Amino acid sequence: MARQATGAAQRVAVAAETLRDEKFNARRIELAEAALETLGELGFARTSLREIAQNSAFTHGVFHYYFSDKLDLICCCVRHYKAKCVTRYDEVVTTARSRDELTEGFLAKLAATLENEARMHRLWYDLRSQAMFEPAFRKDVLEIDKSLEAMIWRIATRYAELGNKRPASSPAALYALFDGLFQSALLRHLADDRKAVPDLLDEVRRLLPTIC
Amino acid sequence: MARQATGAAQRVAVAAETLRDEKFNARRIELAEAALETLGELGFARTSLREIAQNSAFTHGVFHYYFSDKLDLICCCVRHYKAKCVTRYDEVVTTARSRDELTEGFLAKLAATLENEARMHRLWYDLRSQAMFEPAFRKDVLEIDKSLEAMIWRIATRYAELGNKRPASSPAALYALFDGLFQSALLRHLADDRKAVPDLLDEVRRLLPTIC
DNA sequence: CAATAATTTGGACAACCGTCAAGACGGCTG
DNA sequence: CAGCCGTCTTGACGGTTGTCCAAATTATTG
Repeated sequence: MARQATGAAQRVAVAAETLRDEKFNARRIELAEAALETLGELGFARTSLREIAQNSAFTHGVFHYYFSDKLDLICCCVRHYKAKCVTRYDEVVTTARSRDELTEGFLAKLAATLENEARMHRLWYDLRSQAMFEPAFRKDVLEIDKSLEAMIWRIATRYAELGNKRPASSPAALYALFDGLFQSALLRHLADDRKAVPDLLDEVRRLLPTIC
Repeated sequence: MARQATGAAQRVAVAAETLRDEKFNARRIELAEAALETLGELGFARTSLREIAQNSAFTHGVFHYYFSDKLDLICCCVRHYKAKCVTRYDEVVTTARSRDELTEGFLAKLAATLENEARMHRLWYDLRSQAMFEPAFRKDVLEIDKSLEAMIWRIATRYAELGNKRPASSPAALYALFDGLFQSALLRHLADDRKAVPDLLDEVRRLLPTIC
C-alpha cells in the first residue's frame, strides 16, 4: 500500500509541517498580543494596522504576512484574550468551601479585573457589537459568549451546591444579568465614576442569594 | 432701562431668532434621520460622512453645515432615535388591566421591535461600546441608559402593582437583566437564529413572575 | 557550503477619510 | 431693484487607510 511504502518519509514530512504550523501559530499569538495593546486603547473603529505596528516591535508588513486580513487579526486577538478570560474564576470555584468564601473570592476577582483590565473588556464589548454588523465576527463571538455563559453557570451551580440548592434561573438569564451589570459598571468606571465598582459588588452580593 | 427701551424691537428679534433656531433644529433632525439609515446598515466604524450623504438626498457639505463634527452628528442621531424608544411600552403599561394583559402587550412590542428595528438597536449597542473609548459620547449614552432603565422600571412596577406586590430587585439589576437578554437575542437574531425571538419571549415570560 | 525556502522589510499604490472654503442659489428686507 | 443673509454645492486639501510587492534578510535543507 502507498500508505506503508511512504510511511517513514511521510511521517517526518508531517512532523516537520506541524512544527512549522506551531511556530507559525505561536508567532500569530505574539503579534495578536501586541495588537491587543493598541486595540484596547483605541477600539476597533479607530485602530489601523499601521498604528498597531507602530505601537509594537513589528512592521506593518509582518501583520499582513501572518494575517490574511484586518478581521482575521482581530478575531485572533479576541479569541486569544478570551481563552484566558473564561478560566478567571475557576480556582475560586474549585477551592471555595463555603458560600461566603465563594462570594468573596468571586467579588474580589470581579473587582480586580474590572479595574485592571478595563481596556480589554471594553474591546470585547466593542467586538461583540461589531459582530452585529460584520458576519465574519459572528461565529467567534457567539462561541465566546457561550463559554462565558458556561463560566457564570459554573459559579452559580457551585454557589447553589454549597447551600444545598439549585440555581433558580436558566444559564442564559444568569449570564445576561451578570453581563449586563458588568457592562454597565465598566462604562461607569471608565467615565471615572468612583462608585461604579462598589455599586457592582453590592448588587452582586445582594443578588447571589436570591438566584440560588 | 434698556430692557424697556428696546422692548418691542427685542421681542420681534428674539422671536425671529427662535423661529430660525427651530427651523435649524428641524433640519438637523431631518439629516439625522437620513444618517440613521446608513449608520444602522454599516455601524459606526464603517460609516463615513460621505457615505451617509450618498445614501441620502443631501450632499456631504450640508452635514458639515449643520453639524460641527462627525461625533456631533452621531450623538444627535442616537438622541433622536432613543427619544422615541423610551416611550415604546408606555401605552401598554397605562392601559393594561391585568398581569396577563401587561405581559402579552409587552412581549408583543418586544418581539416586534427586535425584528423590525434590529438595525437601530444594534447601532445603539455599537455606540454604547464606543462610549467606552470616546469620552464625547459618554454623557449622552449614560443619560439614555438611565432613561431606558426608567422605562423598564415603569413596566416592572406596574406589573408588580397588578399583583399587589413590589419589584424584588433594584432598577439597575432589572435593567441589566433585560438589556442583557435583549442584546443576546438581537445578536442571535441577526445571525439568522430563528429561535432567538421565541427563546427571548419564553425567558421573559418565565422571569416576570419571579422578579415581582 | 551552496541553494532553496521562509520570513521580514519598507516603500508604493489607489482609495478613502474629515475638513474646509470659495462661490452659487434663492428668499427677504430695506 | 439692490444688497444681504442663511442655505447649499462643489471641488480641493493633507493625511490615513488596507493592500500589495519586490527586494533584503534569515533559517532550513540537501
